[in-house]
Amino acid sequence: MGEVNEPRSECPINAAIEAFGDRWTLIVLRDIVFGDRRYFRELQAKSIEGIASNILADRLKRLVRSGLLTREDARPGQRARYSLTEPAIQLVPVFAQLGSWGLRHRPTSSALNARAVLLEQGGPALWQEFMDELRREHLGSELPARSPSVRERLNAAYLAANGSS
Amino acid sequence: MGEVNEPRSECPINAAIEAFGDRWTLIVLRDIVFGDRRYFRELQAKSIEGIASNILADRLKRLVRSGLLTREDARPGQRARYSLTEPAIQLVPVFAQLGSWGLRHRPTSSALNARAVLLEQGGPALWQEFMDELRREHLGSELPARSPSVRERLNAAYLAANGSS
DNA sequence: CCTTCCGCTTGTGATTTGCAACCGCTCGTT
DNA sequence: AACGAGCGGTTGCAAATCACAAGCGGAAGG
Repeated sequence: MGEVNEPRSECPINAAIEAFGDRWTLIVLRDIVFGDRRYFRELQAKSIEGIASNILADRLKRLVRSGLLTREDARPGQRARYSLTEPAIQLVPVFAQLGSWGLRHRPTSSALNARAVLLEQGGPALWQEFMDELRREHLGSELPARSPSVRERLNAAYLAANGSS
Repeated sequence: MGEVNEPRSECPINAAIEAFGDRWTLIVLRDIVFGDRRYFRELQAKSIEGIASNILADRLKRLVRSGLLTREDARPGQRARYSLTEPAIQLVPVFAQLGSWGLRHRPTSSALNARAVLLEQGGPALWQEFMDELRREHLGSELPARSPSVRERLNAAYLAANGSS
């Protein structure tokens, strides 16, 4: 529970691994970023990998403590909403590279691939646009919104691939 | 030991996490890619994070089984050399993004940062050059070599940052 | 009051980790 | 032939972590 562990090394790659290098943390963040899930039950019930509630609770706590998420508090029994912080939003390029790699080197479903393909084709420009979108939704930034949103486009790609299969 | 586990989902990001999403696998690959270590004892003794020999043995086995490394066999008692495969070489952009993120959002040492900074500044062009270099060293590809090598430059940046601190 | 939904917590056993010691093999030296 | 150093690991054990299922107290609606 209480791990104020000093890092194993001061290498930036190791720092990233210590922040989200386990089997669940990035999955949770992925669902918030791409799946637009912001509530506990939503994250648990819609999880395609089937995360257990205690693991989810633990990861959310750690992510809040490590500054990757904020929890907009609600009294017990109320819906508590989680929001991405700027460091978490800046994981978009990491997700894009992970998706590209998985796409190319592992067997994956064509429907779920569609998003990774689009994110790869869009390149850094699309990533930036998506990050601005996330800043608007999660940080309440006042940047002008574009239409259609990147997430709408990513979901459209997924649905198109899903429908045609 | 015997995990022929089917994947939790067919999502490309999840596939990447299942391949190297734990606290040690990427560390081992990082030391092979950037530290030019190719032998068991070398990987264990020079590890700044201090990996244990049983964990290292397990990860090397898994990486060979999953097609990210090859082991050039030697008779027992002989040095066995590990080489990167093409999928592992294509992790360079992933490492670059992880390094950039860790650099920006976690406390890290300026000396170890130097490599991540250079890799970031060089961008995709430098990543490609580095990947070609790795193909030459690990796959025996016949591409012409450039001088100085990317690794030499990365190490020079590290030493410069280390000397000045 | 009763049901439903909310974010979790609490067991329980199985798996994985970290640590240290040890092993069988080969090679170069004496 | 004997030795020591170096090679890639294995083994045993305790501690931490994980996965699965069930349950819990508060709040809101009927």
